[in-house]
Amino acid sequence: MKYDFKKIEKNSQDFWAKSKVFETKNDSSRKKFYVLDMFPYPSGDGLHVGHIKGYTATDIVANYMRMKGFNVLHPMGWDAFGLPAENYAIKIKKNPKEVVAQNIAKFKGQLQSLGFSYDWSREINTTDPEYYKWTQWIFIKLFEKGLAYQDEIPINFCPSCKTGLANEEVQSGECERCHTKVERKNLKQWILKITDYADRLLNDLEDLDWPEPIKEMQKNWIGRSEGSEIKFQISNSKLQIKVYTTRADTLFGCTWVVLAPENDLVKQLESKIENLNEVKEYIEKSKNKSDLERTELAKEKTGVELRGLRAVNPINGKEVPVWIADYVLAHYGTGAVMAVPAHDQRDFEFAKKYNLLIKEVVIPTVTDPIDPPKPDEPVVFRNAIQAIVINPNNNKILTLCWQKQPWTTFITGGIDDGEDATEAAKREIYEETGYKNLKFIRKLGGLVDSNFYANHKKENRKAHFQALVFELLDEEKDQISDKESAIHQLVWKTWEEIKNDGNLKCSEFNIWLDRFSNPENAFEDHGILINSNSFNGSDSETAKRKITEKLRKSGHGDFAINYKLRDWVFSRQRYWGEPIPIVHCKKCALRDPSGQGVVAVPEDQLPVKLPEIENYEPSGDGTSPLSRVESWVNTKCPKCGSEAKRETDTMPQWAGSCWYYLRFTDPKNDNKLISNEADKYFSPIDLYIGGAEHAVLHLLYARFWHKFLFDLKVVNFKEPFKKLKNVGLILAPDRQKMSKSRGNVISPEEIIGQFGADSLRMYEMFIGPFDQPAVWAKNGITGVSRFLENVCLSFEKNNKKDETIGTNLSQLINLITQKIEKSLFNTAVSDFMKFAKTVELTKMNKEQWDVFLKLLSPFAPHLSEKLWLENSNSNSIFSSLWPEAQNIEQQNYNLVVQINGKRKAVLEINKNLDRKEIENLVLGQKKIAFEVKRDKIKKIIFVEKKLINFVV
RNA sequence: GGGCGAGUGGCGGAACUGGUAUACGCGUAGGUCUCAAAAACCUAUUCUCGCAAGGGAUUGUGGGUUCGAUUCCCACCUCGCCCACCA
Repeated sequence: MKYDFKKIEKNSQDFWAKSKVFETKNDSSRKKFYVLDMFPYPSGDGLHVGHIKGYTATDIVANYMRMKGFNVLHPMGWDAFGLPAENYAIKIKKNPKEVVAQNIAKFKGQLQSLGFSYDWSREINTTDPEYYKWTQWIFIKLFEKGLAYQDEIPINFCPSCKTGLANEEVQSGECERCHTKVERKNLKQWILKITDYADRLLNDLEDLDWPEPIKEMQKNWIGRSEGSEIKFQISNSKLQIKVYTTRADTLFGCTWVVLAPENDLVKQLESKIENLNEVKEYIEKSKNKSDLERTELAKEKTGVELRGLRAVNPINGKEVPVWIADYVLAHYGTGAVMAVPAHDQRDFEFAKKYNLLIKEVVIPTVTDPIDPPKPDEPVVFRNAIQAIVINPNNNKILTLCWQKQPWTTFITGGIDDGEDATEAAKREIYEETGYKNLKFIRKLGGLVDSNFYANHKKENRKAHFQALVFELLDEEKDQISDKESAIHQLVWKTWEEIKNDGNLKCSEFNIWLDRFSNPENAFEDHGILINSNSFNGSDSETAKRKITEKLRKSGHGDFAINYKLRDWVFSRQRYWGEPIPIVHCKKCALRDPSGQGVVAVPEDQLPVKLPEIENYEPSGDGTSPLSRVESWVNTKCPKCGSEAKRETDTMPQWAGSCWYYLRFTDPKNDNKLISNEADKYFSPIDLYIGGAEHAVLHLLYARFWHKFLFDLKVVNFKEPFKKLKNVGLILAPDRQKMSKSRGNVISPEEIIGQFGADSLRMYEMFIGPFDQPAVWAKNGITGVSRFLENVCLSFEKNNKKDETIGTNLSQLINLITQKIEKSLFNTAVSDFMKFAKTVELTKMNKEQWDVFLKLLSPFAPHLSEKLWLENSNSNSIFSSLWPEAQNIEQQNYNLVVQINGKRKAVLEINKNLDRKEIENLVLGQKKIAFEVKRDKIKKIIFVEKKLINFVV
């Protein structure tokens, strides 16, 4: 008898189909468990071994929960609208409908060959009119609530797919599907107001049991930002420029304001702009740039000043110039920013290029860690300098090594009245060193606020230091006074040597070094304010609040919140999607111009079926292929009955997957999307498994629709997916993603033919930690295959009772149970292997085999079912109950003996011995006694039932 | 540039909450069986010194906390993923 997996698989699968063990009833008297895979897109290539990893995990959980007594909902369906099927259909000149039907048949066959326990009676398909009728229904509800609107805006357009894209579908400036660079195009689009849900989408993340990185990605994508909106009055005009900023504390440093080229204000101000031609030319140029071009060419910022215009900074009444520049995004905030070049890198670069004023208003603050200010001493303020004198011959820097104190410093001194910083520095250098010939190189950024206690004067000092860099031209110097030379010695050192100088007394050092190495950086951190009138001395956080409050009082600003999230561009100019159920009626438009003649198709006329047409290739001119189907486009207005035209754009691929998980709870309902009872019983999803690539696509869109349906009271829970787990990718043996074009795809058929479905399932789990990527190793599967064969053959040999098996089996029950609960499938498989290694399977009796097979059944269902039935059971193993472990206490345990934390021995200890007895026993061991003399023991660390450590 | 995560044998990886590092599997070597080979089974397998008994080193690198660190803290290096002019 050998392990004939082909026969076993067929028998088990036939048995399950006949006995219908995997069909789920809406039986609300039982505890439910809803475990779901992200349903696949049935492409022409079929499934590869990478897809199966997630499905195997959900199947293990489904089987396990079933045996735990839950009414498990574990369904499967097809997300079949969208580009891949359509493109493939165009290529092979067939209708997408036919192609999809073929692909689904292939996928379904593959899934069934793996013995997955899906309830196929609930199978759904997003391209089925009975399904998309409800997708359209949701759209109409969105429209009725004002959450679906039309607008002509510049959108991302993929020239290869010939359709508009949502923001989420653009990745680093490329189309998510085909990686073509996207273009900007002005198109009249249907847009969904997902931004209305931004705060709820963000806040409700908190309660979800999702992987932190996914939550983090959604948070970043939604991008909540707290700041202030500030109004700059335009001189000699009633108009104002509103800017959004998170750095109201830098308002005094604003030296110009910038509008996005698309900002409407530009048009309104045209009459005042002196260089209108230049401005128009610039606007025209930036219009044609894609977002990618705008950002990629970011190294060189461009802009044009609006000559003749000035804006008034509301905090100090100063007039500043107004610019337009395409580094300002029209769609974020107010489409205008205040430029603070001293404290914003982008503004800084812009100022350098166009020679604009840079005004410093925030400076970093440091406190001397060795001599911090003393609370009861007076504070004396000084403006001061530090001179960094470099010898260009060896790049060493002059430091002062103090005689009476263990200090190394730069040349330091106060600025006297009437002196500027450079003069003060030159004077100090001369006084302290005698060097006469120095070349001033540059100031090292702006000031630094420095706080310390001056021991020799018994006072606290608050100094604003300016660092200045000089080069020594020659060695010529005058003799300095004896008094001066007695204070310190001159020592030349490299930056590295100064950094590692243990006596360095310069809390500003890291700032100087950073500014020396990166001279072209604005100071963007928080700090304390200078040059800001009454706000001088406050810290950034406080200043943000106080400045905004002051503006609010004068009506020039207020606190504001912004989101990065943009509304969802929902139109696609392609054939293979749900038609948007809207009719455009000219007559209705005349009667009610505000409604623009946009009429929703009434519920009883749904679905608006996709017409079957010959030629469905995309046109690329921004219109959908449907617009060519006159017989379909021309219709009667459902409102007034006059001639009208259908909307020809279709919905994006994500529409169907936004609510499919709901339909599984009530898949055949003709009257409603789902019944309230079905939702109440099965929702929310207890475990959802899929790839991390949907973090800001499907998972965000679905949450949005779900919340909308919650508001409509169609669903009862505010979040659809209670617990989410990500499945790590399986890479081909060449460490690349598996894809047909790379020719590295490994198909399940290939593996099943050679090793069987159970081996494939177990290897998928054994390959590594579930959520991490793994590389498919051709030989890896032989280990699990040998294990299953061993199980099969051991069963055939006869049963004798072995007393030790009971304990081990009980341990195995605990291990497997915990590991399924925690998704540690890889070590669950190794636990089975370990068990088979320590226990002679042939010696297990009938009851022990029953238990063992139950544990194995979620992983290797075919073999387990077959042996279960052969072990004199008549019903499916999956209708049996999961085994409970009995606690069998061991008489002895292993104690680790360490000397100074190093393992020296492992002893078997009776559980009844107490600490003293154990110590004596251990020290009685020859080997230990040889190394540990009783009188030399400093300490004994004792960890109950685990370890004893002698410190000698 | 910002955020998140990860570095353990020849390879995939294991190690609970700070307590025997290298489980389990693959591969490799030797052996059993065989006329022979394959398969299967048995033994060995982190590195290093040693004939051996036994010793030493080791979880990316360097430091710290601790009786004891793969695990905690700090700095650095490398790789991966996501976002990227969001004011």
